[in-house]
Amino acid sequence: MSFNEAFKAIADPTRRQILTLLRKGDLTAGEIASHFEMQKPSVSHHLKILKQADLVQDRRVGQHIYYSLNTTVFQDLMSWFYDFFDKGGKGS
Amino acid sequence: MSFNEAFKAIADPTRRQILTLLRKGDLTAGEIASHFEMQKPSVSHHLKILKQADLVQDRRVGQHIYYSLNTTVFQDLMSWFYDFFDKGGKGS
DNA sequence: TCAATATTTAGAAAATCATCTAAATATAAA
DNA sequence: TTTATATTTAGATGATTTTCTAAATATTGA
Repeated sequence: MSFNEAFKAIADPTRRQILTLLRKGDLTAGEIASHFEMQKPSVSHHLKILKQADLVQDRRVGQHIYYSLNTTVFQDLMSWFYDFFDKGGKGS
Repeated sequence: MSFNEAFKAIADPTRRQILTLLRKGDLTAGEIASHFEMQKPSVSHHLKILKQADLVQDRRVGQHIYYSLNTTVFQDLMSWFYDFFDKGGKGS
């Protein structure tokens, strides 16, 4: 169930860019929003979708909310791709 | 441009299932459609999106049109994921 | 407590998407 | 050439998605 959510989450270019930004280190919602033309509530919406897909985690530090990557789901998605090069298939 | 198209293409569960079916070997549009509840034109639509994303190829053999995987784009998508584990790498 | 800052939630509008039925196209077989 | 089969295209409809503005919530510091 979260597998499909994750695939949908990474289908959006803005959300992929957010994930890419977070590779360099954790960022607050405001710092993330500052990289985009769109309004903050729109970015907040994208962050919510990434969070629901378990691709990011958030933690509050005072007024700020920091976002960080959660790479465990990336592993799951990657193994789906792997199977296309493993000719023997899942069951062999 | 095709990179984003490919990510959008795999975001749909029906299309991922089509790709999974094609791992075992090439199939005609009709054979693919027979695996789903939805009508043939709907499956044809999904095949078109997979084709536009370069994830599959098609060739006509008489009345039938055979679909097959094109794994080169899978490689591109996979390397996007790889970069999340390679801290020094490049993003999108 | 009050004002400022950071962020999210609510609700709406426009765009995109998945699916359907009906019709069109392409090939094969009679 | 006519009929049957395989598949796609066209157009419509309902659902989902992206984005916006306005309002709400949470926290800090005066």
